[in-house]
This record gives sequence, C-alpha cells and structure tokens, in this order.
Amino acid sequence: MSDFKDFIGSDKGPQCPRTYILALTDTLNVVSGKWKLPIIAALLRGVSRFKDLLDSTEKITPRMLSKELKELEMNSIVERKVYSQTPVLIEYKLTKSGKEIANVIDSMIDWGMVHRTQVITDGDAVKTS
Amino acid sequence: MSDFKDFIGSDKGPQCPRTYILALTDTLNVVSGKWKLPIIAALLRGVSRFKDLLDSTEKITPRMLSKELKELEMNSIVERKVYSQTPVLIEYKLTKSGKEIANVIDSMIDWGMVHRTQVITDGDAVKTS
DNA sequence: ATGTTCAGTATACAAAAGTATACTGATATT
DNA sequence: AATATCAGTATACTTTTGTATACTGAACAT
Repeated sequence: MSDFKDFIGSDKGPQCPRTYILALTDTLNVVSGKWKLPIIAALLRGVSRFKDLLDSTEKITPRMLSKELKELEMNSIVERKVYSQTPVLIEYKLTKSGKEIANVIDSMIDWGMVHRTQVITDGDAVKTS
Repeated sequence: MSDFKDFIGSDKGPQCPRTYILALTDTLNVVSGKWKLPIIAALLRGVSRFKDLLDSTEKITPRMLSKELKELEMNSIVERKVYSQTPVLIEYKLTKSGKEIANVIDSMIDWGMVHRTQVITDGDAVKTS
C-alpha cells in the first residue's frame, strides 16, 4: 500500500514519486467540484439516462450534467452507450474504476466521522459550511 | 466501516445518513483546492513556520498561505502556536486529525494507481491535465 | 538611522467554476 | 399540423478561487 507519510519523509531525502502525484491528481479530478459525487452516487444506484440523472441530481442544470458526464467519460469513470432504438436510448454507466471509487469515498467518510468526534471531545468547533 | 454503496442502495429506500454527508463534506473541504495538500505535506514533513512553508510550497503567495492556514485552523486540521520569543516564533502544526488525513490520501493514491493500470490495459486514455 | 527578518495584510485583477434561461433537432404520438 | 419526449447545446451572466504586487509593523543588528 502507498504511504504518503513515507515519501514526504524529508525535504532532502527521496523525492515524492511522480506516479503518486499523478494518481492523486486523477483522484482529485474525480471527487472535486459540486456535482461529481452526486452524479456518481446516482450512477451507483443504477440511474443511467440523462433525463433520470437530471431528476435525481437535485438542482443540476442540463449544461452542468452534460459537462460533468463528458469529463467523467474522458477520465474513464463513465461509459456512454447509444442504443439506436426509438426513441434513442443513451445509457451512462460506471466503469470498473468508477465503481471502485466508492472505496475512496468510504475512507473520506470514515476520516470525517472520526474527525468530528475528535473535534467535539477536544472542545473545538467544526465549520459546517 | 461506512459503506457509500449501502446507503445509496435505492432511490426510495433508506436515505443517506446526514452525518455521512457532513463527514464527506468536511473531508472534501480539507483536500480540495490547489494548496491544501501541498501545505499539509509540508507540515507532515515537519515544516512549521510561515516563512518555511512559503519556501517549501512552491509558487504560493503569502496571501494564499495565510488564507489556507486560517481555514485549516478553523477546521481543526492545524494548530497555531505563538511563542513570545524574540524574534516572535509562530508555529503551525497538524492536529491528530490533521495527521490522520494521510490515510485518506493513501487511499486516493491507491485508487489512482489501480485506475491507471486498468485504463491502460483497457486501452483507454487518461487525461493527465 | 538604516537595513533585515518574521509574519503577515491590502488592493486590484484574472481565471475557473457554476447558474439561469432559452433553444435545437430527431423521432413519435394525437 | 401541433404537441411531446429525449438528449442535449447556446448565450450570457454571477460567484468562487487564485494571482500579482506592494506594503505594514514589531523587534533586533550594524
């Protein structure tokens, strides 16, 4: 398993592997922003059509949904399939990697939960934006 | 352990616990943006003074460093200590939670590494921004 | 008295991310 | 012929995020 603490162990010591930085950047691109996670959550629930994603992702506009789906597709998180039925059916679904991002989200939730209890028992405040 | 897949299991079924969303939002606030992770990395290396953080976080301006440190302090990721020596010494250090965020970063790196190999063996492209 | 270091702040601007609202074009239904 | 549905696109914003450049003030050092 990778260890962030290891490779940043010293300023003059071994440099951070470039591959780690690339991997981290990829992940940040997938989880950052207002809409990526809500869309991925809907896709994990099995929602697959543009219109259904619009409905189940509250307050998103078609422009944003379109833009985000394109980015997710470019990053191989989502696959777009066209079925030339009538009316045309376009199906968005998560790739293998797309499904596996749920593990990262789990670890984010876990840290956040522990963090909140630690902050409360330390008497500090949490900004609930 | 929390499971994102569970609580989003169905549209009409059990709602996503609000605490999960709050936890996830907390985590996103800590890892999102251009400077948070570079600063945390420097702090993990033991860099602690404003001037040293400025030097070891390449291209950051004092304005941004100041702003980010304030946010990290508000979110109990960083502690600011003033030593009334002369010249005054101000020390920034990670809290317990602040150090533990490294686990989340590790899981982000892991997903990113696996994702890249999967994308390559599937013949897809990865956007290397 | 002038300069240097530390720890920032002030002002103005540029770029990225997100919103609002309306529209398109293909096909099918009434 | 008019209306509806699906899957988006077009145009014009507003808001948030980040950059550039200069400055402040306290405490020493020369």
